[in-house]
Amino acid sequence: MAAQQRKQALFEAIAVMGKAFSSPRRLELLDLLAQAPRGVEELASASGQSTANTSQHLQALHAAGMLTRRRQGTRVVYAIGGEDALRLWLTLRDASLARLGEVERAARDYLGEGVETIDRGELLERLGRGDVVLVDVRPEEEFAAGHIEGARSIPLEELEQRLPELPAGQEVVAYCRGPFCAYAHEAVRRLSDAGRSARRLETGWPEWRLAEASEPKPA
Amino acid sequence: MAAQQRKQALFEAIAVMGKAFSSPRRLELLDLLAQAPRGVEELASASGQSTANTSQHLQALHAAGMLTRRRQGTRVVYAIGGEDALRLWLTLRDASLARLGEVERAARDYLGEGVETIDRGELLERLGRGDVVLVDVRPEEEFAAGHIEGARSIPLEELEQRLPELPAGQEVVAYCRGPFCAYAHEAVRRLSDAGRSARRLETGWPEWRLAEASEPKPA
DNA sequence: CAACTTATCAAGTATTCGCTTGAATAACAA
DNA sequence: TTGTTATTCAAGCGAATACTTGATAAGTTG
Repeated sequence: MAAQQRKQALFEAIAVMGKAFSSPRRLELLDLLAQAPRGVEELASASGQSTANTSQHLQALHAAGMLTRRRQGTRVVYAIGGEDALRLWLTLRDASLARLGEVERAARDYLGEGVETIDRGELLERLGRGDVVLVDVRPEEEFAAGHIEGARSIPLEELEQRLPELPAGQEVVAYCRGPFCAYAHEAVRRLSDAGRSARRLETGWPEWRLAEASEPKPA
Repeated sequence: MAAQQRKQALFEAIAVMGKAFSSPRRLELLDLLAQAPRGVEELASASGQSTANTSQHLQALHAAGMLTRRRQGTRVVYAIGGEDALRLWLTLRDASLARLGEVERAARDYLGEGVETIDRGELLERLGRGDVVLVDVRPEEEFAAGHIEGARSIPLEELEQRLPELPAGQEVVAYCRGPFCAYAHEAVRRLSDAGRSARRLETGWPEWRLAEASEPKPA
């Protein structure tokens, strides 16, 4: 029956997007691009793979509709395709954490011991009262590409030297790329070691951005 | 660096779930299971592939955390893993429709000409007023496994014979498995041909169920 | 237990995928 | 134009995947 073939063609078309998520390398690139647009070479070195291979994966993600691409002089800058593309990636990531024990195990292995967290609601409230310092510990370019309003940028590497910048009396909240990113975990550990009271925002910038988009703050 | 390896292990673990969505066959099975739990052989014949192959795909989906499995006598009944598994599939499907022209084209090819639709909000309102007949045109077992409250089951095949059951004065709303399912489209066409005023609910049972879960009706 | 149904496993094969290497292309600058 | 940088293309190879066929296992029924 021809209808059967058309139905299969439909599923094949959808699977093109599904394939985008079937490779760990591609997921890593997607995760990086969820923070900020980047060129091919930057992505290659950030993810530790060859340029050619990175380019191929980026093209696959682009063909799957997950990325946009624009030329900027001699560079080609890739960016995540849009809000729904970002949401899809985060949904997959969260679902895998919830349903696959192996993901949880791998996350614990990578992130080390858990540190105390604070959620979006409480952070907003504390920011309103002004009794908390919010620190973005991602690399500076990612901060520049977008960050939580009211945060200050202190990349993890500079944290120790720049400790004096943080007002002593206040609790520090650190955030980074997301729940699977090691920066904020590490930052909180170092702050605690330095005798500061610190917590980690339980999500990261992409999640915050999506939350803002779905419930714009009543200005 | 060991941290780099642990990070890769994390992405590999997530990609296990991603791989579930990389095969058209698996997506078709997932789509069927979004309607109702089923045994391997039913799924095999519904999707037109061999039993052994179906079993393998189901195991892959199960390993990816997307399905639950239980033995029932000599049969093994698979079901979708839970609400977030369902949401993930629908999110992927909708994102692919929004971002890949090929999906839209394939959908148009399969579904034929568009028919007039009605959305959830309007349907709820009309149901409240009682001036609309809601018809579930999926196979009876799927209706039995769950349906919109207030709907009556008239599988597409029986539609013509059972036309007299539908009160003549009222508009008919048909729904089926979802926006990519041909049943409701076809039902509306046949009803129109029979001189009835009919529309298609723009989504299907799984979407309705999720919408209900996220905003439970104020009883 | 034997016969039967349903599902899974195992082995084989064709295809696709992921990565590498080296060449080709595009944009720009001198 | 020529040289430089950033990216993509093309070919090749080993590994993984999808599907088939036939055997095996689990559960039920007579």
